[in-house]
Amino acid sequence: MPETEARRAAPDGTAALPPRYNPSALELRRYAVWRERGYFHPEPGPGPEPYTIVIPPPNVTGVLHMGHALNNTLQDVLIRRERMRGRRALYLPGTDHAGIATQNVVERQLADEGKTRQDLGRESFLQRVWAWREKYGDEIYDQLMRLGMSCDWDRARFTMDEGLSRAVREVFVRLFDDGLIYRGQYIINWCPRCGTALSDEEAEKHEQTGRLYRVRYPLEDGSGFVEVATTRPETMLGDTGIAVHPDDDRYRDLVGRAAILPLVGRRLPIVADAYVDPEYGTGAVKVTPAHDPNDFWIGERHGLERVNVLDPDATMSEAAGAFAGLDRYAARDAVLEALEAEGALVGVEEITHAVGRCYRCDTVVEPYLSDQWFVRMEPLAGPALEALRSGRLSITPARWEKVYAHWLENVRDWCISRQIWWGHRIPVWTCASGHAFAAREDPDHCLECGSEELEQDPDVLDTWFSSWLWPFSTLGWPEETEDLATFYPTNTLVTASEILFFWVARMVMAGYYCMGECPFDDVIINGTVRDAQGRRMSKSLGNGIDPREVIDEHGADALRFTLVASAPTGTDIHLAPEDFKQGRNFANKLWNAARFALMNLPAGFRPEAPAITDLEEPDRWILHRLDETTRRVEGALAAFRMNEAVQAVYEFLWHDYCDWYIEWSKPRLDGPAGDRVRSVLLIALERSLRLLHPFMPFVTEELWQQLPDALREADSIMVAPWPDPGGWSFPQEAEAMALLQDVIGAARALRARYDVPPGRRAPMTVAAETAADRATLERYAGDIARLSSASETRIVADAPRGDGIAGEVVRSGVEVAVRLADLVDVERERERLGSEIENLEGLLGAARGKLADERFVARAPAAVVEREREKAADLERSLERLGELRASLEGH
RNA sequence: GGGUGGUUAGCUCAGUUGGUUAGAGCGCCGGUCUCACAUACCGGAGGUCGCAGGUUCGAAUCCUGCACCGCCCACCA
Repeated sequence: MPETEARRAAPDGTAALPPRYNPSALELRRYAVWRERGYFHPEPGPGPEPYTIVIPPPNVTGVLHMGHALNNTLQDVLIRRERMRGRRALYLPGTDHAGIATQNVVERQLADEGKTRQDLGRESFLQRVWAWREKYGDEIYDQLMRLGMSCDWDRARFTMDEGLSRAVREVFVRLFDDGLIYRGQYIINWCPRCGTALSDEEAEKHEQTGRLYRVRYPLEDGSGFVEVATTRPETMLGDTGIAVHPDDDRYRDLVGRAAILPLVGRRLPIVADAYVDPEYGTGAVKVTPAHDPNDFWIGERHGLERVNVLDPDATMSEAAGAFAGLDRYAARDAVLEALEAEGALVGVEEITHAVGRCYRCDTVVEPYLSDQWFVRMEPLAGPALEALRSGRLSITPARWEKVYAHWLENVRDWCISRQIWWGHRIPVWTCASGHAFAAREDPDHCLECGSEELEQDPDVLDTWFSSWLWPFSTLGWPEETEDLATFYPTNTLVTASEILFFWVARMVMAGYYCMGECPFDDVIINGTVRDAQGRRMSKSLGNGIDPREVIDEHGADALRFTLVASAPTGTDIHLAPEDFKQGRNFANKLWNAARFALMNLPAGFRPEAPAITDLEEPDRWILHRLDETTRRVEGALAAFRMNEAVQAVYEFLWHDYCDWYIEWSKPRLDGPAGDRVRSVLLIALERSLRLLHPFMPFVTEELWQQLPDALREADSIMVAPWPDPGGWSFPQEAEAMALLQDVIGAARALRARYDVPPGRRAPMTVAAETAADRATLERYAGDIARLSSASETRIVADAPRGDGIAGEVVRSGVEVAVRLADLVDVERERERLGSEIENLEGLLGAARGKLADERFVARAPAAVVEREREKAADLERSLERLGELRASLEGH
C-alpha cells in the first residue's frame, strides 16, 4: 500500500506511518524541497556570522568512493549544525580537473578508436576533453546530492572555470614577477613509450629481480682503482663523478682526487656525500646526475656536470658517443660487453629491487632530466609555519601538526610544470629574441622588444597549482567580490592525511600570499576507509563498497550514520558491507519510535511543555537524560569528535527513549497523566531529531514534518534551532529510575534463569531497606510486574527468610526474590550463588587490601578512600545475604 | 633508514586529564512474532587490556625497552 494511502486510512485522522522506514523515494523528494527553498544558499553581505567549508574537490573523472562519503559527511555534519545555530553556512562544492588522470581517460577512449592525442593535435584534443567533462562531469554532483550534502550548488566551481583560470594566471604572474618562479632542471619519471612525464604516483614501483654489476674505474693518477656498482650499466656513459661517505675510512684519501670513466675517458671527481651508504655495494657510488634523482641532488651539491645520454624514446643520445642510437637495453648489453673486454667488469650478482613502471603501458620508466618550472617555496613557507605556531591554525588530531611543520621546515621547491595538454597552460611567452615573460592576458607582442613572434610554453601547470587557491578562487578572487569579503577566511577544512602537503600546506601558503590571511581555522584529518581486512579500497582489488549501492539498499542516512559512528577522528576504519545495517536498523528504530509517539494522538492534540511540578519520575528522568545527551553532543562536536556525538544520540534514542521511556509511557497513556506523557514523548523526540539531523538529515526531516505544528519552530528541521539543554536537571529522579531499571533487570534475570514460561505467574518480592527506595518501587510496582511478566509484586522492607527462596541481590540493601516453589533448579541455583559469592569475595578482598594499606589511606584523596570503605561495606552485606540464600537451598 | 599510529571480547573497535565490578556493534548460546519496531525485544556466555620492567596508595590509561602489524616520507647505487 502506498504511503499516502496508509495515512489516509488512519482512523483518527492523524498520519499513520508504515511500520518500516523506506528511504529511497523520500530522500530525493526531501532533497529537492530543501534545494528549491534555497536553504543551501547563504547570501553575502551584512548578516549573521558566516561559516564556510570548501569541499576538497574530487577528481572530475572519478566516482565518489567511501573515502569521499566519509569526508563529505563530516563536512555536512558541521555545516548543518552551524546552519541550525543560525550562522550563514556555506558548503562550497566543486570538482578538480585532475590533469593527468582526466587526460588519461580521454586518451584511453582515443586508443579504443586507434588514435593518439598527437593524431588529433592539441586543440581538438582539448575540445574532446571538454566534451567528455560536459558529459560526465556532473556525475559527482549527483552523488553528493544523493548523500544529502547541503552544498550551495549555485556556487559550484570547477578548477578550469574561467574565474579559477584567471586566479591561476594572476597568482602565476605575481609569483613570476616576485621572482618566486624560475626554470630549472629536474629529474622526472619519463615513459618512453607514451612520450610523457609521469607523476611519482603514476610510476608504480614493482619488485623484480635484476642484476647488480660491479665495475672498476681506474684512478686518474694511476695509483689503483675504485669499484662501483650499478643496475643500469648503460647510464655509466653519463657518469660525471664518484661519491663516497665522508666518514668512510676506506676512501678517505680518495676524496678530492679523480677517476677515469672507462669506455669514455671522462674525468670523474671523487666527492664526499653523506647520502652514500657505506654498507651497501662497494660503498662508492657512480654519480649520474642526468639519470637518477639521488645522483641529481649529489651532483647539485657538488657542482657536477649533467650529461644526458638518452633521447626521449629511450635510445642513446649523441652524448653516448659510440653507443648513440642504440635502444637502452641493447646499449646495456653493448656496454657490458665493452667493459668485460676492458677487464673493468669485476662482478655480477642477482638482486631484487623496485623498478618504476608506467601504470598505463607497463613500460619501465626512465628517470629523465628535463627543464621544468619551479616555485621557490621557502619564502612562502614562513607564514604557513607561523600560522601553526601562533595558534591561528590548528590541526586535529594534533599529531599531524608535527608532520605539517616538519614538511614546511624542510620544504623543497615545487616543480609545477607537466608535459601534458589538459590543464592550465603555463602563461609564459618567449619572443624571437628570447625575451621570456608571464602575462595575465594572452599577449600579441613581446613586452620588452615588441616582437610579434611569440611562443607560449607548451607545458601545463600541476593540478595542485589551481587547487592551492581553492578557498578563495572559488569565492571570486582576484575580484574583490562580496562573497570573498563575507566567506573568506573559511572555517573548517576536512581532508585526508595523504594530501596534507600537496594541498593543505600549500593552501595555507597561498592564503597568506594572495589574501594575507590564513584560509581556515581548523583542519580536520579524517581516516582512510578500508575493507574488512584492512586493505585500502581500490578498483584494482575490487574490494570497494560503492556508496551508491549502500544508498540504494539502506538509504543515505544509514550510510552516513555507519560511516560517522565508526570513525573516531583521524583513525582508519574497516568496513564490511553488512556494517551499514547498523545505520539502517537505527533509522528504522527511530522511525518506529516516532510512529509510537504519533500513534493514537487525539485529533488536534496540542503538546504543551508541562509544568515541571506536574511531571512524574520517568518524565523527569527522560528529560534529564536528554539534557545530558545534548551536552555530550555539544562537547563532542566542539572537539570535532563526530563519532562520539552521533553515538550519544544513538544511545539516548535507542536505550533510554525506546527501551525504557516508551515502555514506561505505555501504562500511563490511558490514565490521568496521558496527555502529559504524550507531550513528553513528543518533546523529547522533537529535540532528539534536531540533535540527530546533521548526521541523518532525511529521516529526521521526514519525521519532524509529521510532528504536530505547535512543536515545529521552522518550516524545515534544517533551519530549526540547534538544541540547547532545556534546564532539566533531576539527579534524584535519575537515581530512582536507575534503581527501578536494576530491579526490573533482576526480575527478568530471575525468570530467564529458571525458564519461567512467558505466560506463567511468578510472584516477585522486592525487598528494599530504605523507605525512599520502597516508595519509588511502590509507585512503579505495576511496571515491574508488567516488564517482568510477573503477575504480582510485593514491596517489603526485609528480605524474605527461610527455605525455598531464590534471590537476586540488585545492590546492597535491595533484592528481588521469588519463591522457589517448583520453579527452581536447585543445583543450578547453588552453582550460580557459589560463583557469585566467589566473585564478590574477590572484590571484597581487593577492597580490604587497599583499606588495610596505610599508604593508600594516607595518600589517596579522602573521597576515594571513602568510596572504597562504602564499597567494602556493601560487599560484606551482599555476601552475607548470598550466604543466607545458599543456606536456604540446603535440604531442597 | 627517518617519522608516525596501533596491539582491549570470536570479529571490527570505543575507553578525553590515572580512581566503583573495562564498554558498544556484529557474531555466538537460550527464550519471545508481548497491541512502535523480528531491521525487534529479553536473558546469557566470552577479556591475565601484546610482552617485560618502572613510576604511583592505585595503571588499559604515564615512562622505558622488546615483539608483531600498519601508514607517511626517503629509498638504495
